[in-house]
Amino acid sequence: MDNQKLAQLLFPEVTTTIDEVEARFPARDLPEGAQVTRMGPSPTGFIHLGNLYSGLADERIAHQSGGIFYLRIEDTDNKRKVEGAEDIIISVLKYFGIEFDQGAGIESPESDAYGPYYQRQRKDIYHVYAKNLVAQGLAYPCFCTEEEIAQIKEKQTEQKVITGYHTTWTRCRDLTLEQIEEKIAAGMPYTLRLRSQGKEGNDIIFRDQIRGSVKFPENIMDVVILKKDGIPTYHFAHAIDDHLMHTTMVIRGEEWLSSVPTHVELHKVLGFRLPKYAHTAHLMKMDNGNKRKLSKRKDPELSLDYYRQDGYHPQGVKVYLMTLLNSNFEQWYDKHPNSPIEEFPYSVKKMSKSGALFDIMKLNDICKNEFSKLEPEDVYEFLHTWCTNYHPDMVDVYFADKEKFIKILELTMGVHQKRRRKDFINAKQIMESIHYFFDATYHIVDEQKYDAETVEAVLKAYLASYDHSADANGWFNNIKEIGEQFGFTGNMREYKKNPENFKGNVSHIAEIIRIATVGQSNSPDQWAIYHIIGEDMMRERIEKYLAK
RNA sequence: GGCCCCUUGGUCAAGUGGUUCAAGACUCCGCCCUCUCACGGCGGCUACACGGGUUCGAAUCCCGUAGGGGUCACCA
Repeated sequence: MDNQKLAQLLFPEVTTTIDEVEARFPARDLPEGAQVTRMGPSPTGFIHLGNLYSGLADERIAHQSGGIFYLRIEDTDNKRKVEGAEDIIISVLKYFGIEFDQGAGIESPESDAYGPYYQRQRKDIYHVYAKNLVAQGLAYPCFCTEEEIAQIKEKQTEQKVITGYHTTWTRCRDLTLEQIEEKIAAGMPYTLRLRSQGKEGNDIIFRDQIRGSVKFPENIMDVVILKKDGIPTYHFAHAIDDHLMHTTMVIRGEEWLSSVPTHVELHKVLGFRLPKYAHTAHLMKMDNGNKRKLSKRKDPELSLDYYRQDGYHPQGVKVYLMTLLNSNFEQWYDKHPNSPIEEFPYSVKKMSKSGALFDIMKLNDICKNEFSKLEPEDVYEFLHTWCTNYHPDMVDVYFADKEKFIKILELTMGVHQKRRRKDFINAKQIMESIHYFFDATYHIVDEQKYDAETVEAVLKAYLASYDHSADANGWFNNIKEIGEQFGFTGNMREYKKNPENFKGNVSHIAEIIRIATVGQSNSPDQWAIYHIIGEDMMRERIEKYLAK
């Protein structure tokens, strides 16, 4: 077989040489040890927690080493294509504080140097290498139909041999030039397959950055490298792109681990140096007592939009992901609570090998801490933006009076206390928790624990004796006095010793009033609340409460 | 089913042969502080999957077993 002739037959339009292509993508001018990483999503526009998780790892490794982090759109499967997906990806990642240096949709002077960053636009590049492989007898056209492939698999399953298009099971591997010419002339579609040089029984040792050395059987599959439309498969595109774009470390999910042998052979056959690989563990979820990989379909919480919608602060999500990503991050962060994440010495070796269960409680806890570090002004801006995007109809209700809102935040965040309160999780929850500051959202949550008669008498006494000009102490003393009138003691120590001697204590009086004014049995300091909502609103709520 | 990965408390995890009869964080429970809540403080429950080795000594090394996960496409 004349391989040169076959190559010419298959790729008549390719006139560029490999040397010419290589010359277009010179080595990057980076300091010693700098890592080049990339994110290569398919353009479905759906970006999930797992993407952020590995994206964060990519970003840290690149930037910590003074390298480059770029975005490449892997659109070799046109069935998945969604318009404008790269904008979504870029904006979502940006929301979480992860920014690309170069790549698809990124404007930078050097950004185009290694492009195009859409694989479909690199078809001619892949064809140069494909032609070259054919010319060396390392690839061949395959005319098998899906049915034929299925038949082969069926027989292999029956005979209990390794399934797939390999060794003696191949049908098109040894076609003559004449046969190929004939089929092409007849208009038969074909894929291009690798002529695997692997031998059954041989092993390869592969060193993963996270998992250490892994032993695999050598690849023997004649994998498809170009689909019948001439677009490369992931494997082929990966080898060529990461070579030309000079990626130094490929960080990807562990579902790719088993295709490492294929990639090893592809790199070998193409004469490329293998990049470093880091296969990350999946984020898992508990489902019916079993751990399982978070799935796009079943788990809405996988979508990053989900967190944006609920108004999770990006910093909280990022910190949580970092604790999962690097086992020693949490302790470092404890010691340096106010240092930027970027200062943490990130290490690939510290990445977990086993899949972590996604823990919303832990996320929430971290978010509470993050919010407690912010200033009311920052929280105000954050909430305002969130509300504008997700609840535009509520913007006027909440943000008409900025001064009032800041006061609410100061109180609910406890900025004037010795220690901050920590009960803000996300924007949605914050807004719900401050409902009672606004008539439009105020509603009764808790029931009174005392009988209607007592409640009424206490509230009336409260209204009669309330003095808006009193300070916090004065207010509380008044509550105590009211309590004494009805047999509720102000002496907590006495009460604890002999609760049966009293109808209740002052905290019960406070609770009765609290429920009538804010609708629930817990809240920050009542006096402070009344000085935000004003005497009129407070009195009005009690009146209405009594009327019921 | 073949191949590969993983396995310390409910969860995330420290730990790489001996000051660990196993850190820390989250959750849960109790107590303290306290007008409620939150914060904070103190304390508690709960773990090296199992079985064999190697060794003076193993969570740490080896071999099996079990369980979980991934992958076996002209999808990435």
